[in-house]
Parts: sequence; C-alpha cells; structure tokens
Amino acid sequence: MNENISLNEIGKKIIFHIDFDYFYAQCEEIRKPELRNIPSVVCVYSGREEDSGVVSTCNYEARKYGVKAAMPIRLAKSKLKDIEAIFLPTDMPYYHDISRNAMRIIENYGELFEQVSVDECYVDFTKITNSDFDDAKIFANSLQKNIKDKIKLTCSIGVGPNKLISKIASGVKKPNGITVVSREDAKSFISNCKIEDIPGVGPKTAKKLESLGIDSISDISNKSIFELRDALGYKTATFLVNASNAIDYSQIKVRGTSKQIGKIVTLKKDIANFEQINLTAASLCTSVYENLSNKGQAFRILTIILILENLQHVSFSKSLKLYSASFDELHKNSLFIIKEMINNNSISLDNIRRMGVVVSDLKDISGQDSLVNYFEN
DNA sequence: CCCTCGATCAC
DNA sequence: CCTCATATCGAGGG
Repeated sequence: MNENISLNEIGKKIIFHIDFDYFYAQCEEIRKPELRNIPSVVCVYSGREEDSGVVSTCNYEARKYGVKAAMPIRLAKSKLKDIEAIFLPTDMPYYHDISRNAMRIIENYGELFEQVSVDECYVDFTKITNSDFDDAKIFANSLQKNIKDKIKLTCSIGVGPNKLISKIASGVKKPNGITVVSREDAKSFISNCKIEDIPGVGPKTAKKLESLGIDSISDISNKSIFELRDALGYKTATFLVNASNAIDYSQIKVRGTSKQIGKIVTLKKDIANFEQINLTAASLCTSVYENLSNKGQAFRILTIILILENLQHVSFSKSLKLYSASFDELHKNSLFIIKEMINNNSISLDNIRRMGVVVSDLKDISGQDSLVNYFEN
C-alpha cells in the first residue's frame, strides 16, 4: 500500500481530526444567538407534502428530547410537541462560508490538510509537535480557541497516531471537546470501542459480522483477513483487521475538486406524468450543468438514479465516447437513459419517488470553449 | 483493461 | 415517517 512511506514515519505520526459541532444548527446560532436557548432543528424539506423531509442537524437542546439527524421532520416535531422549538430549512451557501473561514484557520496551522466534508477535516501535526502527544494537546487547545474566537464556532478534536484513531476520538467528547489517544493507548482505546464506531462500518457490515459470530473489535482482531474476505470483500476485510489493531495506513491527501457532480430531488406525489419527468430531468440537468461549467469541467460518465416508492434504488450509467461540456448532450442523454430505465424495468411513472442526475469522470477544460464538445487529444 | 450496475456509508 | 451529495468497493460482463 504506501510503499514510499517507511513504517518508521507512519509510527511517528500525529493526526488531528476536527469536527465542527452540530454544524448547521450552530451556524444558525451564530447569526441568531436567540436560538441558543431553545431546541433548533435544521431540516431538509423534500417538498413532497407538508413537513415531509428529514432532520439534517439539531442543537443539543433539541437532542435532549430525542431529536437526531436523519430523523423524519414529522417525528422530530412530535418529539418537540408543546415545546418552544424552531425548525429551519438549510442554507448551504451560508454554512459553506463559515466552513471556508474556519478551514482556512486550520489549514494555516498544519502541514498536510484534508477536508473531508463541510464540517470535518484531518490535519497532520507530526512536525510541529515533534511527534509529542503532550504538545499536540496544547496545539489542539489553541486551535479550538482560535476558531472559537475568530468564527464563534465550537469544534471537537480527536488527536491520534492515525486517521482512524483521531476520527473516533473526536467523537468521544462533544461538543467542544478534545480527546487525545497516544500511540501507546491506541490499541486499548480501539478495543473498547464498539464495532459500529469504526468509520465505514454501518448497519449492513455490522450485521454481516454478527452473522459470522463477531460482535466486538477484539473478535475481529482474532480473525485473519482471509476469514473475513468472502463475506466483506478484500478491501474491507483488510481495513477491518488492521483497524481492530489500531492500525490505519491511509494517508492524508489534499482533496482537489470533486470527482462527481450530482443533483437529486424528490418528486411531488400528485404529478406523475411524462411532462413532469421531462421538466424534472431538465431542471436536474440545468443544475448539474451550472455546477459543471462553474468549475470549468467536462464529463464523460452520466448516471441516472431513480428511487422508487418502495425506496428501492435503481441506477443506470452511460460512458460517452468523448468528454462533453454540452448541456444538450447532458440533457438528451439523460432523457434517453430515463426512458430506457422506465421501459426496461417496467417502472410506472407514479412509482418514481426521487430522481437524480450525476456526472463523473470529470476533466478540467478551463480556458477552452465550454460550449462545444471537448475532444481529448 | 474498460464498462455498467448496484450496494454501502455517512453527511 | 424516509434528504441529499459524494466516495468507494465489488461483481459480472466484455
């Protein structure tokens, strides 16, 4: 795997994982401090019916009543019945602004910096701390305070010898916490975690492990990659066996532009007809195309995703012969694929709940005419 | 090796 | 009750 990095170097690393606390809801508190004292819930409204959609994030006041991310809005409302609470729609551009400012501060501290998402990043602190975990704790404090002073944003920080340990550690004390797990403590730290604490292990993987009689991290560490490979695949098996021993060779990598651009929407229930499908496809393509051309990129792979009423996902993709930066080509191909999907899978129109368009295999074409097809070589 | 499709995760 | 965007993996077919 990372042949160019000696074990010695890996063995000395100090990695921070920084996680902004209850991020969207905290952003809302920053501009509306009165939200701090009452439950506030930031929601993704699907528009399908009144209050259909899910909770994106909520503040800790709301969590006291059992409200959680990904919970249906209606359920959240029932939990906060008769309680003074605020429900807000997401405002992504605003959250991205705050994120950008905070990330800039973090980036300036460190050596290698990897932004994982709008509210999460890794930073390598090996050199600055001279591989000393006591020093690291001081840096973590300073970083946390700095972000709080400049952005008014609290975060939780995990410090560990690799990405895996720091990521789990950042979740231990929240909000506004710091958890340091030294190299020496890493093995016992991970042994005391639950299997689902390992990032990448969700309900499905946990279930598979359970069916193999594995329900603790030490159970995994007693297995070989070979024993897990059939059930989980080689990559996951390798990752898990290493993880259960607090080993993670994955490197911090500076992320460039995204590898795919997509847009997915929920359809309104009462308008299932071809015209609506066409309109939705056009609007999805417009949105994706706008994003693509803002980034000055062309695409080669187009994927259409349909989510049916029974929540089953169906996706079809198509590789173009050449890279394209043409809206017409995106639009035409999207419509073509959607029609194929409906025909081939005998999907009736009123059976489609959500529809998405994703482009991938992207290529920079800045400086070239983005309105005509771009021919490689 | 490339293509397509689906699954999974986690936000 | 059930969002949205992205990354990654694997299988199966060429």
